[in-house]
Amino acid sequence: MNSSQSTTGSKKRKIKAESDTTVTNKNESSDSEDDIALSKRRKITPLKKEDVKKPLKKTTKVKKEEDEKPATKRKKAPTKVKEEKVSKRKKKVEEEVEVFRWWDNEKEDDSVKWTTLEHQGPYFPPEYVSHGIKMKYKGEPIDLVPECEEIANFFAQVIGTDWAENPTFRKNFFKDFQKVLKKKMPGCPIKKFEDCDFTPIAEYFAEQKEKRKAMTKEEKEVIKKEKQEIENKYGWALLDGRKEKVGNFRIEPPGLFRGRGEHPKTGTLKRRVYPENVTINIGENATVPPPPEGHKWGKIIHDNTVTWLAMWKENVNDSFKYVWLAAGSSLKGQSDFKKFEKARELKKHIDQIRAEYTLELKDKLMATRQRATALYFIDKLALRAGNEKGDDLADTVGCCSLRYEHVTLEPPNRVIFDFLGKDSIRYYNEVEVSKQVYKNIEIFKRPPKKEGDMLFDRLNTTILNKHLQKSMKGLTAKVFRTFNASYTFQEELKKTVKNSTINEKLLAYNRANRQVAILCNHQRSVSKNHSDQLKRIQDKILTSKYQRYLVSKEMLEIDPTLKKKKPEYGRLSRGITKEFIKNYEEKELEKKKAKLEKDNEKRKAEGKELLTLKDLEEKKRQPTLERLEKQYDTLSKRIKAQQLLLIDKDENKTTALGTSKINYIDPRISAAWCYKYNVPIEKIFNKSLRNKFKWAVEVDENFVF
DNA sequence: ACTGTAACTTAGAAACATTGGT
DNA sequence: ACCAATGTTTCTAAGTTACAGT
Repeated sequence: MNSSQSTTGSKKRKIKAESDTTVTNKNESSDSEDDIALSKRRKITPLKKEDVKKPLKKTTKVKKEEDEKPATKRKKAPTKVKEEKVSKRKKKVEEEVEVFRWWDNEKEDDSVKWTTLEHQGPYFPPEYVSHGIKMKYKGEPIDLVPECEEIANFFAQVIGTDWAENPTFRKNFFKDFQKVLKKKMPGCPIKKFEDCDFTPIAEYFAEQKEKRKAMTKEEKEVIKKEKQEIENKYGWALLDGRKEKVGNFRIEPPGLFRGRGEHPKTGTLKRRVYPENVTINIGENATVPPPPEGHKWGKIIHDNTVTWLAMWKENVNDSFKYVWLAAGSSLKGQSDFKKFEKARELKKHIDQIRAEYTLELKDKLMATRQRATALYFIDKLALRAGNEKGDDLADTVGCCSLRYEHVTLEPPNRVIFDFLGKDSIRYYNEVEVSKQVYKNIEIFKRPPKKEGDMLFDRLNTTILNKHLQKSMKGLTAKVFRTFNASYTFQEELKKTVKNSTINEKLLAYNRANRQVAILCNHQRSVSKNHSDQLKRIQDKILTSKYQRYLVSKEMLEIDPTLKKKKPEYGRLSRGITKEFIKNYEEKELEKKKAKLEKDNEKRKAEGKELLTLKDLEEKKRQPTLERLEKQYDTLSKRIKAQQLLLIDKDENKTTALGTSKINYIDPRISAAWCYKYNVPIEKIFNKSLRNKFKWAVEVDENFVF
């Protein structure tokens, strides 16, 4: 499924060798900016504990940010329907919205998450409506009852994608399809997947899609309005009397499970969820939302030690699904804040921890040695903890669950990691490690250990985390990822040049972001036309190279002795084929002709005589060596720039910056950077990130992670 | 220690919306 | 003005961790 993995995954990344085990105290270098005039500083309320003692006001009334849509969009409303809607929306925007400033007043104990809680329950997808389009079996149209037709639809929707070709997906789908057929349509002739033809349904869906695309503005408006109404109703909860946004209030619709990687259950039917399957969690005195007609809630509870509003059990993997508040809510914000504070606390202990595990790498107890080695990787490479998984899940690993075959040794001290991690994303990394670590891996891989065996057979995440708690309260393996990501980011940001332009600063910001994303191995699949884009740039590079070659040849014509000093002159680069040259010359000729025509038109108007290509050739003045050298130089520079762009583009195409920005990098680092370098926060945090991080943007420019 | 349950964060893909270059 | 590139939001899968029970 992850086609991107297998093909392009082998980018080599190197991390610095042993030198950085000698832990330098880079933490306290709080190079503050004393040289900024106070007037220039942004006035902000610093987030310091001493200042936190103003508990009088818990909430502040503020005007909600104006709707950021450009006004032009609104003016375009040609119909009455829209006019009306626009004015309504405006009114809503101008309403005063309460912002709960929980960060002014930290709570120590957060085991109780709320005292009152009201909400509308989850929103259920509409019941299935039959379309009556018949799939074919052995070429014959087949009548299906709605329950079966719906499942046939699920497969039809997948036709044309990789899923439809995936054998496991097909097998699991057909098994479940048959189960339902047998129950709902006894005696149904459908027996073999290969004889099924879902294309009539697929074609029907394609038509529907076209129709939807061709809808008029008015029709689209109506749909949008309906959607908005659902959001208005189900999208909000009242938590301790405050209006807070609900995240995923929609019950997941039925469909075929799309597991990632080689998931054994991919294609399995994910059944429709009914109110009877759902537990509602709500305040004791709150009105329980009415379940859809003719249904009852599975259970109603009033547990204020948890944050979910509704819960159900899903049938494919037997796991729970929850309805939670949105990322910008106070509950999520508070736990985010706690997460980063914990990571910052690790900073105080990290030297000690590193010293300890470095010692323990040589411990005579194998279990201790393994623990130390695993911790070394978690710390240095930001690997995930790596819980053991059942064989009804995709075979992926993290640090503790690494197996023999995932790690190879290359003398004298290189370790090569190659395994599938979370979401079956490939982790490939060549790392130089300390002699001791290298030796340890050698020992852990010693026969009779073989492929399929655990590398750390005396270790699991529970043992590791238990041990970590001894160094710091609440410390677990995942804190290292947060810590190292945020810390790396802060260090990388120091490369920002003070007096550069905003764009250059943003480039520095994104570079730092990318370093973190690379550290955490955050990848994204390469877009379909990515190779086209690269080819275009590569073509430009080749063109420049060929031009440079032509220039160098001219130089050699003037002074053949140059060849001795500059052997690269007159040498064609690899990749420049005869075809390429032919192509290039043709294009050049075209260009010349076009230009000539244009010039001649002008000349005609001015009454001058017309020119031919030959005339141009003769008119060209003889270049000097000096001039040619300059040209050669310019071209070389251009080639370099283009090659950089190529690398940049390629790396960005496979690296996803969002995940680290959202989950790993302490937003206060970003905010402080903005203030320090005078970059508007909107340039780095979009609307939803500003909302998610509203607790963080109030730091001052001297914030140090 | 081992297993299963529960609750939460983290993750990439896909759908959808906006922007900006020709 | 069009449409491809890019950015944002939604969706839900896949992790981590704590903890209860055995």
